Amino acid sequence: MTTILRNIEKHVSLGRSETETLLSFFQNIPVSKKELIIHQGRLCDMLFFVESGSFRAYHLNKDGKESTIMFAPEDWWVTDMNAFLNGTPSLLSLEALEDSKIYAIGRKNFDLALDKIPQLERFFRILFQRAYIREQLRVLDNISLTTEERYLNFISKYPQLVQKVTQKQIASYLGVTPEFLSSLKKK
Amino acid sequence: MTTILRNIEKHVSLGRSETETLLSFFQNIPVSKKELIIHQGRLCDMLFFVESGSFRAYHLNKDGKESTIMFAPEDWWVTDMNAFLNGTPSLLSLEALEDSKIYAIGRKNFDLALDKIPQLERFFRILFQRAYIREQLRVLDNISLTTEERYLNFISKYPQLVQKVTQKQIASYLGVTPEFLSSLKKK
DNA sequence: AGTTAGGCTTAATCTATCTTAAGTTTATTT
DNA sequence: AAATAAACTTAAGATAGATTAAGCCTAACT
Repeated sequence: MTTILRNIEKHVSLGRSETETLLSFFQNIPVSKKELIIHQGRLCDMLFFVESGSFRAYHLNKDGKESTIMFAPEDWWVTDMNAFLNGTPSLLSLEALEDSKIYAIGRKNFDLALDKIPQLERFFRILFQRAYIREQLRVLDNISLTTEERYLNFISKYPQLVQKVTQKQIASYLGVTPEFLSSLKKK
Repeated sequence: MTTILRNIEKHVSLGRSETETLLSFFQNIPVSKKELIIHQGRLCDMLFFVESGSFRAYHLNKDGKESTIMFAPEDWWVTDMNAFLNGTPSLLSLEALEDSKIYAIGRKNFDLALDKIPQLERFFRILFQRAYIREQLRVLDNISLTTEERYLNFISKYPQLVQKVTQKQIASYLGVTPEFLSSLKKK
């Protein structure tokens, strides 16, 4: 069974014909390391599922400062949800951290799939509910913890990721400079 | 029509019998200013809809430092979603900023309602999708903007709220001390 | 294999923000 | 209306974090 079906069937079950319908909406795409699948400033009408590999979403501000918004490991759904939903230019770029494989579905097919396969409403309801909780906990982290606490949280929460990403990227996820993170680690 | 139905029908439409079923799951509760409807550390198995008035959700850390996680104005859905969904102790307290009226639904009835009224899956899918986007944009704000920029964003984004809340509460929403916010404003 | 770019470290200096504490104003309670 | 508590302001001194710049190390490119 494909990884994407296994992911969906964690929360809802689909019949055979629904399965086929669903898969017909997705394209399977290989992505090589450092390739961007979302470009900041452009429109983004694709939702992605990471079959293998991993990604990093970041934002560049006017001064060229880079902020990492999220990491997307294997078995993860990812896009610039704001751009995807509202049709506004993307605030993020999404870059492959390694050679990866993704499934992609366009906005129109996404809406179609939700109409044709009612269980998907529940699936994505649960997915977004959890995503919301995760982001809200991160906001709480950001405003209530010290940088040191947040760094320790990060490495204990995402030990696999720590192998794949640079310290500069972790710093930009925490919202501090790489120099400062480096000096924190010395302690 | 009740405010709660008007809110739901922004995104999905319900039949007469579904409407009745749905409303039977909710209790309408008056809440007086400063009353807590969620207590940090206790379980939270209720989801609320703010019919009138407004609320503030905050977290107290071990040192007694208070962090404001969110404000919930009229026509807003609110709870400690993490506690509600996972059955863990609440990380937040939810306090009425003024005399208010809410609709409340328990976790069991929430699940029942989703089973009996399939349109609700879509409704909450959209609700959580937007909530996720909102929180993600706030994370981006937190890690990429200066405090001054975030303060200006806040007052331009929530001008009505600025009337109802203290500066101390805005400071704790931004993650800075009230003294620092005060000195920022002088400029 | 040699070269180059980028990542990591360290340290000095500068700026943002916190802490403490006092004084003042505004809101709440009696 | 008086009394009390809480919010807001101001300022001095302390700490967290940014900036700049140099040197070193590792990974990517030819």
